[in-house]
Amino acid sequence: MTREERKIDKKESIINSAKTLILENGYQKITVEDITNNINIAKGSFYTYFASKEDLLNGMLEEILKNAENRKEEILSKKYTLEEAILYSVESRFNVDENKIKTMLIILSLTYNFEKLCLRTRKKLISIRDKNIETWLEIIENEFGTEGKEINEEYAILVEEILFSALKKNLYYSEMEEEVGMYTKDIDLVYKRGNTEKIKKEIKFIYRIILNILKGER
Amino acid sequence: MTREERKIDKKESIINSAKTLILENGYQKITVEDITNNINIAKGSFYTYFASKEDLLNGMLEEILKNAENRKEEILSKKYTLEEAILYSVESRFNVDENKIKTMLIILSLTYNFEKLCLRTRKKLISIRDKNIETWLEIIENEFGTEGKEINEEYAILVEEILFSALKKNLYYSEMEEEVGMYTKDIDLVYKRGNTEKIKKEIKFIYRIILNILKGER
Amino acid sequence: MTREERKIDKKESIINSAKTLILENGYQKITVEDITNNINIAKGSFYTYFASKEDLLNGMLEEILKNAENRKEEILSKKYTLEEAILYSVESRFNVDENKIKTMLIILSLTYNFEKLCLRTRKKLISIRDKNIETWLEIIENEFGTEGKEINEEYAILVEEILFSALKKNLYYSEMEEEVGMYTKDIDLVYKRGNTEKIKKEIKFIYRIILNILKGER
Amino acid sequence: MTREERKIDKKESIINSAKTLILENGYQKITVEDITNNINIAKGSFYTYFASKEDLLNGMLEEILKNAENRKEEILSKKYTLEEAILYSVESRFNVDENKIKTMLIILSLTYNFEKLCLRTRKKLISIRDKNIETWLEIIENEFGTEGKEINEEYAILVEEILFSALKKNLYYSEMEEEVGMYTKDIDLVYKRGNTEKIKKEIKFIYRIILNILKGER
DNA sequence: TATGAATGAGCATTCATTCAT
DNA sequence: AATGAATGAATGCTCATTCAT
Repeated sequence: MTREERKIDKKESIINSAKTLILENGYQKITVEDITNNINIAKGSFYTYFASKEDLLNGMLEEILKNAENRKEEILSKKYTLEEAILYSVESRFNVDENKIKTMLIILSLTYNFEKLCLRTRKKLISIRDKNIETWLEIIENEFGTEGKEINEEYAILVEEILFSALKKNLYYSEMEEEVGMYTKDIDLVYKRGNTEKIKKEIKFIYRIILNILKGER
Repeated sequence: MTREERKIDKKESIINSAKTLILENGYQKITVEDITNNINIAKGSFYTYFASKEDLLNGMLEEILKNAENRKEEILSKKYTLEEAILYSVESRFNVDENKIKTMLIILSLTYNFEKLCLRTRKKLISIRDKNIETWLEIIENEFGTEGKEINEEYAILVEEILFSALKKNLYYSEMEEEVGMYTKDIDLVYKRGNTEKIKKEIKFIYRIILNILKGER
Repeated sequence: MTREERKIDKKESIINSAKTLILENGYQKITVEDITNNINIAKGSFYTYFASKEDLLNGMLEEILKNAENRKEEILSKKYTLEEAILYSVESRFNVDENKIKTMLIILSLTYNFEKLCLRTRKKLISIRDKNIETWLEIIENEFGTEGKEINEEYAILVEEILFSALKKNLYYSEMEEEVGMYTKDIDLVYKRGNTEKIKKEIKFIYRIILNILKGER
Repeated sequence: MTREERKIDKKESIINSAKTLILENGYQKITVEDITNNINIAKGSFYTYFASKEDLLNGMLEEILKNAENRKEEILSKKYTLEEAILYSVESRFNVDENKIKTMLIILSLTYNFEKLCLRTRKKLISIRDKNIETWLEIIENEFGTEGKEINEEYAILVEEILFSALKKNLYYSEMEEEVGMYTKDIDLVYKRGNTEKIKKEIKFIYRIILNILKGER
């Protein structure tokens, strides 16, 4: 392993430590010291790898953003009909694995601390959402053409919003009384929720809603 | 003015001071001292009126919650058809005045600091959103009957989510590069946006979308 | 009831309120507001009757001091032999009623906050202890004559210290794990402890010890 | 000096700073900032060494407790007769050096703020007293056997109480009018008092009293 | 006399970041 | 590169006392 590789490795391990802690306690509560203690390095070492605490978020979101880009390309590379594209998109968002769940919960935690974040981080966070919207935009343009850019974008945003809100409601919200409005910390629970009959129906429901909206008269 | 009236008055003035500062800087940044300095009273005096900083939020949200309740009753008291009810609801949410704008911006700021809030405040915040959802639920039940409670609720949530997201997008988001994802601090700007042709079209668009969703096959 | 009498009455009621609260929570924790709330008068009214919070203690201790003086005179007025005087003194201190218990617990609480008290209060507190020592001194002088003032005083202090410490140990200490070293808040418990066989033995034990000390060679 | 050694050193210096300030002003009045200012470090640095203000007390009392334990072992290791053991114990307690004086004055200050202390600190403080009582208990058991545990313990407590009270009276109380009931801040004065003829007599007096008590009929 | 609003000094603790070793 | 000690600004809350009404 070269020096450079080791550096990347360490960076990765710091990011993972932070992810774990955000999932457990929310971004609001974690400190640089928590992150370093968690992997038995010194507090000061953090700054060898990241310029600041917010820079860490950047690293984290960079990774997440790349995944979002990949997903976008993957969907668009297939020559789906509109129906197929919608169904596939909805399914792939509801079809969670450990990594997707963690990613989503981190984004949700950051969103619940949005005002605290610095510009750069906020931009990254918005980019990730935009990536999903762009995907919808292309799906829409594939079907209806690239005219009416603005109206198409509006539809794209609307659709993403509907899907995102359905995801939060059905998979991520905590049901504990003392965590009203918060997201669950139980990754396994999310996973289980993702594999129920209820979710299969929900997927169809959202699919129909979206299709209905996109195919409705304009 | 009796002592009691003056007390209520002062309480109101502290709330207003806090509102102003939240609108200017976001909840994240304001301190008790900021709030009291702003109206030239001593820091300690704050605690004559509120048990804690979060108690202030409670007072604020209490007021907002009551407004939401009133709006709900108002809408439901009229014997609207489905179409009328939707149109009226959408219009009344887009039809902003200074007070509505401030209220919304405060809610948005708090939502962007959700993890920081204590349980009680989070509950209040959720209640306000729930109040809007309940309104939609009754509109839906008026049209389709009270059977299928769960599915009706799902529609209600969906509709509120669509409307809320449209409101944020069209009225409240800042367009300044350095405020990506943030909401504007310019109340007047929101007011102006609310009175453009674009918004009138948007209202119709949202109206059609909602109607389409609710009237679509189930 | 004359104006003057009403004033004294109110003063008394404030003192009682304070006593109750000290017994419940310790002097450390009670505030002027607690005291006034407890008897439904305004915070400011407190200062109509007492110059300061510490002045209240003074009033309280004044009362207690008078009781101590009375007890002293009572004991000395009887023409007791040494043995009788010791026995009577010890018994009368162990023979608790509600008022004695409260008095003692208040003194103990104040002692546990001694550094916080102002000079005047500290002096009063010391005077009360001195009153007991003086009683012993006279008992001793009745038996052994007034020569050797200093040595007699030393004995008096010693005897009072022994008795006081026995009282604390046998009647007043809390036995709860989380109140190590603290005194109980349960007046009834003290009362019960005072009426056990164990205490009767303890009284004899202390009596013998004191007699032994005083009658031993000098 | 290694980093670790320097850390211990600094910790020690903070403790010393606190000790000095407690001796000068009493525990009641010192703040974390006082402690750090006194040795020219930043307020925040305090928390590098101690988790909280009370944790500092813990560190201090830990040290004192260890000394008490050592003294206990030392006394018991010698094969003293009862008379020798009592004499040695009394003498060693009256035989003060700077360190012993400081320790005692700190304990006395803390006792005068007992209600303010947290459970953990109170427990420590009680442990220190208990250590002395245990020493007496073993001395007593060495002479009279281990039967009658309870009565032996009662004697041990009594003896410690007598000795402790004599120490306070003869060495530690301030004689200044405005410090009634308080302990002196003048360490040198205590030292001087410890080396007077009066104290030698006092030691004999206390010795005789204790011997008398322990050897008296049971 | 009674009220209770107003005052403001006082304080423990947190934590991102720096920097000497 | 790694360490971890040092920094110091930042902040919510308490409470005895005053004073205008």
